[in-house]
Amino acid sequence: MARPQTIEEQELVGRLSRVFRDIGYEGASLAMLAAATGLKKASLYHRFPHGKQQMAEQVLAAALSWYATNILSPLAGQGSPAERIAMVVKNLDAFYASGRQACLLNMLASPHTDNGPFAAAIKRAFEALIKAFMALAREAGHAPAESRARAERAVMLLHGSLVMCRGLRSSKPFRVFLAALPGELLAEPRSSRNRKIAIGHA
Amino acid sequence: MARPQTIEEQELVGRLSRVFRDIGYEGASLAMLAAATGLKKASLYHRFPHGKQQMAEQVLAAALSWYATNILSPLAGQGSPAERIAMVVKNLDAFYASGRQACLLNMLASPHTDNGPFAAAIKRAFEALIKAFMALAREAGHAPAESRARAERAVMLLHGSLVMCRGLRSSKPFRVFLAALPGELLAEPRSSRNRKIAIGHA
DNA sequence: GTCTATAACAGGATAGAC
DNA sequence: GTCTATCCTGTTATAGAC
Repeated sequence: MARPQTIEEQELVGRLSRVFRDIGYEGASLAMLAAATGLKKASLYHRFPHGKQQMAEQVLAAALSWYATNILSPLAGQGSPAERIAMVVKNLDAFYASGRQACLLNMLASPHTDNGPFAAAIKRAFEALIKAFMALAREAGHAPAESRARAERAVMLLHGSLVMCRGLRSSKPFRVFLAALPGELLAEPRSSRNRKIAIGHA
Repeated sequence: MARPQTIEEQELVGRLSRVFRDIGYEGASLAMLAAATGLKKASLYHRFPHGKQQMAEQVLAAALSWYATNILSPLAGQGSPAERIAMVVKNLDAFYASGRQACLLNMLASPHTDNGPFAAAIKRAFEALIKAFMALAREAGHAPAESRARAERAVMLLHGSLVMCRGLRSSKPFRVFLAALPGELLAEPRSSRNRKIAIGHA
């Protein structure tokens, strides 16, 4: 083409994602989004004719796509449950930048609280992750109800750890979560799980 | 006085709290805050000369005060650990309206991400809750490191469950959390904890 | 495709009457 | 203490040159 895009779609959406994840949908102004991408406001509108909402929608779609490829797919893929969860831990660590990046599902949940433009996609994303975790727990030999409970718990810990990371301005909670995740989903109920710190104390 | 306040301080802050918890600091406009309280914008400025930020600060202060009285104090109070945690579960259920109300620590964490006007208070609040949970676990006989791990985990589950409640538009995750909390802090590591659903399956 | 410039509007905040 | 009316800034969004 005559005038090539000065920034690739992927990189563009990635930069936008960063802003939304840092300060949320409402907090992100076009001025910030423009600064973060290096494009002027009018250029952003050229790429996203429906404005900020469309930007957030595409950011969310890209994140969900990445999640499907790098989290959900490995969970359902080849190898032993332990191998798969190890891969997923690695990818979660990358996705959330070791706890320094918040989750879009949390940062985009506020707009209008109910029935906002992202509510349906967010709900589906939670359900998909729970389902994938549950399937893994099932494979590891847990009963259906137990597997679902473990999956929901794992998702709670994931999001809770990210909230704590922001509140405490530390990445420790997320690292603790990642270390605990395999045990949460796979370990036998009566084992000590992954409380390795406490071994020898109890 | 000649002209009595048309709305009491407590009720006023409560209404404001509702808005901030529903749509976050950035998302809450003065128009909404005025509508929610029944006061006009100028009247809000009479009560809160420093505007929206002061409103959020007082809302946060009131919440922290309530928390100190109804959560932290009972955790350190009289009675057996089991009795205390039961009281705390009851009060958490009230505070978060059974999962329908989000946590201010999450909804106010975004502004400027780092070193925002609420960052310090939020950090202290997280630390105080962890500390109080940890003390209870200690009393229940757990070693220091184990107690701290359990406390952090409980806080993760709390906030994660609230995020999930918003995302799934269901109060179930929070109810699951409340049911699990006593076991998280008190139960023996090798027990089945509070996975009551799975009893008999494993 | 990207830019400068600007329109149209909403948000936070004040002044001053009652 | 509360109100109506207004100000000013920042925000979303568009027009049109290059």
